[in-house]
Order: sequence, then C-alpha cells, then structure tokens
Amino acid sequence: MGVRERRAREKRYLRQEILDAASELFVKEGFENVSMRRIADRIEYSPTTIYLYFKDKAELLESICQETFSKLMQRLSKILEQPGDPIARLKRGLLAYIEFGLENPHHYRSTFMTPIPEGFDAEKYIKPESAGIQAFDFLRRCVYDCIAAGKFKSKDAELASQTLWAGMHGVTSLLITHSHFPWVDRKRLLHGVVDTLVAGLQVHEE
Amino acid sequence: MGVRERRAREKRYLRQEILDAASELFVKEGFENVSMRRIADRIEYSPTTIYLYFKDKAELLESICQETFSKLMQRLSKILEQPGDPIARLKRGLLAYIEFGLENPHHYRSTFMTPIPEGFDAEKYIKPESAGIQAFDFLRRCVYDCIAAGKFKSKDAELASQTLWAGMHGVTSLLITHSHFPWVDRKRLLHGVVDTLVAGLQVHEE
DNA sequence: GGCCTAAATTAACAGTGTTAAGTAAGTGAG
DNA sequence: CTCACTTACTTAACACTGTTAATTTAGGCC
Repeated sequence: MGVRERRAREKRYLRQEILDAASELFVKEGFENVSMRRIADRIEYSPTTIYLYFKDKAELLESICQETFSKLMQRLSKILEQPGDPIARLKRGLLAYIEFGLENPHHYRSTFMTPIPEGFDAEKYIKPESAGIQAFDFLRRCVYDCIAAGKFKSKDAELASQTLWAGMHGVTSLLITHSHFPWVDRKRLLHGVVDTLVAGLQVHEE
Repeated sequence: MGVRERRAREKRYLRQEILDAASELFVKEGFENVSMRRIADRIEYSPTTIYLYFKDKAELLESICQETFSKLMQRLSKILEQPGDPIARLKRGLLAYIEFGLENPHHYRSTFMTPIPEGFDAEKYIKPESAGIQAFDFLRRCVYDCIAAGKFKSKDAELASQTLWAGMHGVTSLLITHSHFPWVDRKRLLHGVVDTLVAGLQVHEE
C-alpha cells in the first residue's frame, strides 16, 4: 500500500524539480525569455510533461512567485513582532519590501508589474496577487500601530497604506526597469523615499 | 522633379497610416497581444511591408510612444510657464503626469514599465526613455523652483526629483496593473500620494 | 504472463517576429 | 517605343512560441 505514497512522493519531487529549473531560468533570463521547451530540456523531460504538473506557463510562474514571496512574508513578520517605536518598525518594513524586490527583480516584475490577463472572474482576480495582498496586510498593520500611537496626521489607515505601497512600488519598479537611469546613490534614494513618505504622513511634531 | 517629392510624401503617409493602425490596436489590446500580421491586415498591406518603415516591432512601438508622450510634454510645459506658487505648480505637474499615465496605460506601460531589452550600448541606452527623460526634466525644474523659493527641507534637487518620480510612477503603475485591487477613491488616492510626498519634502512651516 | 492504470512521449496545430528571394510597377535614358 | 533600373511591395520560408490530442512506455496487481 506504500506504493501509492511513493508515487505521490515522486510526483511531488518532479514537480519541485520543474519549479527549481524554471525558477533558475526565470531569475537569470526573465519569464518571457524562457520557453517551456528550454525548461523541459533542463530537467531532461519532454515539454509536455510540464503540463501534467502545471496548467500552463502562467500557473507555473505563479507557483514560483508564491514560493519566493513566502520568504518576504517571513522577513516582514519578523519585523512586525519586534517591539519599539512603530515608526521605526514601519520604516524597516518598507525598506525590507524594497530590498526584497530588488533582490528578486524577475519575481517582483511577474507578480506586481504584469497586468492580470483579462480572464479574472472570482478566484483568478484574488489569487494571483494573494502574495501581494498578504504583504499589504503587514504594511497595514504597521500603519495601524502608527495611527494608534498618534504619530500620523490622518486616521485613514487605508489611504496611508496605499500611499506608502505606491511609493515603495515606485522606487522598486523604476530601479528594476530603468537601472541605467542616472540615479543618485541607491541607499540614499531608498532612505530618501521612505523618509519623505513617512514624514509626509507624520504629524509635524514641534 | 516633383516626382521624388510626391513619392516621399506617399511614403510618409503610409508610415503614418501604419503608426495609426498600430497605435489603435495597441491602445485597445496591448502591445504584446497585437501581432505584426494583424497590423498589416488592418492597413491592407503584407506584414513585411511594415519592416520597410520600421526596423522591428520594438521600434514601431517606440515611435508610437514618442508620439504620445509629446502630448504630455505639451501639457507639462503649459503648467511650467504658469506663474504663482511653485509648490502648487509642482503638485499640478505631478497630477498631470499621473493622469496622463492613466489615460494612456498601454503607452505608459511600454515606455516606463518594460525593461530595456539587454542590447543597450550607447544610443539604445538613452533613446528609449528620451520621452521619460524629457518629462523628468520638467519635474526637476519644478523642484528647482521650490528649492529656490526656500520651500524644501533639503537642497538636493536630484534626490527630491527622483523621490517624487518614484512616488508618481508607483501610483500610476499600480493603478494600471492592479486595477482590481480595493483602492480607496481614486481622486483621494492621487491627491493623497501627491500631498504626502510634497509634504514630506517641505519644511515644517509652523 | 497478461491486464490495467498512470506517466511520459511524439506529432501536430496555430500562432509569433523576422529575413531572403522574387515580382510588379513606374521612371529615365537611348 | 523600348530597355534597363530603381523602388515598393509580396510570397515563401525559417526558427521559434505555448498548447493539445493521440500514442507509447513502464510498473504494480491478479
């Protein structure tokens, strides 16, 4: 009776092997520059085998991105449970988000910079960005804390969170797509954006 | 001798016809969902004819985007020459940028949200974003004015401009790619982002 | 050993951007 | 008027792409 289980284990293994091969190629060359045939070559299976494990190329990509973004969640949750000044915690979270995006440009691009492909009723509309929504929840909680501590001008946590997300996404995505633009020193830019945004939300103390 | 000129005129006309057809299709369905063959069908020429006028699909796209972005330049330059409070002028310019992006999502996506395709020595590296660089110059000049008027905390115009651009690009691109996210009221969001960013740069007056 | 199911493969389709070779038309010279 | 030549355009083809249907291969069970 262990046969069935061994089979399942093997299936899971091959599935992971596909994910790993595809991920490596995507990271190196970008989603749209990697064909199903090349992934198949790498794992030494026929191209169509991949379709036994993933519905299509998009689902394969999605699985990979979810894998990657779970790492971001880990980082963010660690930051969230740290004690101390909520503003400092917020800033640390924002920076972590940006840095994560810059470390994983292709994954970031796929999940946040690619339009949802038209057919998006019900599940499709919520699932592809579930990683993003989770990350956004972390952000919102940080913002709640800041508001609760009376640090912010407005009590509208939703607006503040979305504003912050927009700012974060802006730097991250611009640095990814326009890496050859004459940016100021990267560290200064990142801190500049984070500090400006948070300062803009904060109450002018003194 | 007028023959040569008539021919040139006809060539220019067909070139424009290609641009128009392609632009319309791109706007409606997005760059990657429109094939050269479909563009050719629409103007009732063979697909390869397009290649007599444009080096490849990318150059065709680039021409279209430049056409579109020149409209943005016009809007921005009008705002720039308005007299009055430099802060108000800056805010108006930022909003115009965002609104333009939202009005032309496909063009915006193509010029600002698509990575430069690897081969980018010398010209390639500066040309594709020349539209963007021009727009950025407008922004920088607005920022200069604000600094000159003593409105900003820091005197670093470059950092301030890049920070602002990042913020603008963030809202714009997120609204384009994630239009189904539960955003707060759009107008409030846009003003929220603009106000927060500018407030974050401004000196805390009282 | 034969059967059956599951997994993986081959072949094919319809489409893509792009290039090389070929064709038709209109101009200028003899 | 005719021949050569240039220019504009088309046809055919290449090397890909994601994906599907039909087929083959392999492994466990009776």
